[in-house]
Amino acid sequence: MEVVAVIDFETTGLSPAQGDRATEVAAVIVADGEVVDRYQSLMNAGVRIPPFIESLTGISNAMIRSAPPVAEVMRDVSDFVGDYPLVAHNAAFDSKFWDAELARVQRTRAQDFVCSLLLARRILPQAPSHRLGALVEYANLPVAGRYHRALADAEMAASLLMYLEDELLQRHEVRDVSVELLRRIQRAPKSQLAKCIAARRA
DNA sequence: TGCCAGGCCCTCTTTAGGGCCTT
Repeated sequence: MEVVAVIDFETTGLSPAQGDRATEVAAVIVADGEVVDRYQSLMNAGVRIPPFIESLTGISNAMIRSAPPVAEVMRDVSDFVGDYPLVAHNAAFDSKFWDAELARVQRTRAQDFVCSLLLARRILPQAPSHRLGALVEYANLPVAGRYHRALADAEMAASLLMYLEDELLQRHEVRDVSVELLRRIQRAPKSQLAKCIAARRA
């Protein structure tokens, strides 16, 4: 598979359209089946973190107050990932915040997202749940740290992506997993999935 | 004051509803 950047945001809520902002971002670069580089930073967007989110993530208002400004962090992380394809677990969520926070620093995203949640639903339909933590447990992947912290979640999403790649190579005998194939799989209706995978068999 | 997301996907579907995921 090509080099990709797996990202994860912690935020004050679920929707930038409702005023929610990013509080932490992490990105890990995956190349040749391993994580080869990492970026992580808290960020101060000048907003208050609700108590529920403080206890969910462990990221407190005090931690954010001393964090670098959100604009500086977004420029840094955007430079860090460059134009590598982006991957996130439930990319619909992270892409919204990525786009919204980049727009505030007059930048736009150049690349598409791959979604490890959509991929897992198709490649591991038998998993009891497709939450990131449940998939880590199901696939016996290493727990990289505290759930709902950006770097730990990005590392575990990267492990999951590599596991899904391996499932395609080993169990489905796909000859070569490309980002383009992952995009096809995540878009494929259930009725087309087998055909989509079979077309890439060795 | 009260309310507050949205895309995907299944099904007892498509003139809809509700669960799953993300924080």
